[in-house]
Amino acid sequence: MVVKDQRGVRERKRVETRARIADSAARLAGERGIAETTIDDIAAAAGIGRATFFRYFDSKELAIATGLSDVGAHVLADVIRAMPDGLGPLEAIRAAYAHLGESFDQLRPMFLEQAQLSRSSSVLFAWTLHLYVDWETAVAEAIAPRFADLAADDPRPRMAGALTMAAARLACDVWVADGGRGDLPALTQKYLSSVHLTPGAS
Amino acid sequence: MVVKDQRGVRERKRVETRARIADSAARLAGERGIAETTIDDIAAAAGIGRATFFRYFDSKELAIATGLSDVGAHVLADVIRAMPDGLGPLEAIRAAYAHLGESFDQLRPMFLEQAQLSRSSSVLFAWTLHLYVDWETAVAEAIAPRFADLAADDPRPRMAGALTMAAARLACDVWVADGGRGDLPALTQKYLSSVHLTPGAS
DNA sequence: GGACAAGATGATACTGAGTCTCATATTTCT
DNA sequence: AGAAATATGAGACTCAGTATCATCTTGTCC
Repeated sequence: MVVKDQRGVRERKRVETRARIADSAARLAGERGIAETTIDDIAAAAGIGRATFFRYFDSKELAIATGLSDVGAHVLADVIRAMPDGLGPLEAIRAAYAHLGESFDQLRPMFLEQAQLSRSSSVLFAWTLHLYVDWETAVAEAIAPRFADLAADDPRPRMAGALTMAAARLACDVWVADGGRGDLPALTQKYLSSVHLTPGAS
Repeated sequence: MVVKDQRGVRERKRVETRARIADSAARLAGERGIAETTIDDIAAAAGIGRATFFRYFDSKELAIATGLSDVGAHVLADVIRAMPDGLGPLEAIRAAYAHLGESFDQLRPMFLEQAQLSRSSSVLFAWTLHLYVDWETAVAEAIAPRFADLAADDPRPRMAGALTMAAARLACDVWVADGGRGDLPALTQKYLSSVHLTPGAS
């Protein structure tokens, strides 16, 4: 063999397979619509059996939603982590959005398509909201170190994560309603700026 | 006939039927579990046919989630509206929670059961999150009049609604994880107090 | 008050999601 | 290499969700 990856072939294969399923699901749903995309189609496109699909995702919609949002989801948490140490929690989040906004114009068509698709069916939208909770947690963990005086059960990191995702969702709603013409990053900043954290809250 | 209600018999019947379906769904799901409750069961319990069920709810989980949360959902918006005019937006929300907290001890067992049930299945949790968005909107509309300088596209009411529901959800998570022993209203206040609105944000 | 339009309901049939079981194949450990 | 553990695929099965059509109830117009 060439290189023995971190922890066995199984782990790596699972990650790859999961990504391949999510990508196939999102691509097919984008091409022909959600209702017209069956799990058999997705499984075939991903080169796996139907039963195997359900070992990776609980539902069709979750697979699609994952495929739609893996682009730019946990990415956000990583970008937040990469911001300068001097920045406070919300400052880091705003800076991260500003940073992501720089490359937004190239991603605009894809972003719009994905945002429209995730809002086109209430089932899919429900699962998208479910994913947002995961990102909330990821954001909360990413910014936690930036709180100087952090108690174990401090509500601020989780609330900061929640309002980060709420700002993203609400801004996206407005942006999609406008046909995707406006400036999404700026809109998100606007929503985000309308709230801030209480300094010494316990 | 005795009294001719507002706008016809049809309207009233629809509202009643919808409530009866949601109640039956939540009750059966609570008694025997979500997976063990079929739509045929719910329809039979509500005294309607299977096809009629889908004329009122898009999915089984949505019916259950609606039945679980119609108690205390839009109620919140009404309570907020009933708060004294002098209070600002977040003050009104905090006061509303304080008011609701007074009768919490009687509702505690029911609340816990419903919170646990809605978290017991990821499908149901996803639909519950979907309902939260409706409440966000309801809360946003309820507090909008309390903003003195409100622009048409002001992000603050929606963000206030979002963080209100986020606080409720996150506090409830902690409360359920603790087995429902703690003081949920106080916990919610704590989460809510960790953020506030930026005064003059546009 | 009766006839007609509009909407609500129920029965039935059909597709596809999601679950389960078992036989087979692949990876890991010794 | 061989055994144990785990991943996969195939097939059968239940039930969610959709669509159609006939029947019944409500609202309206004369």
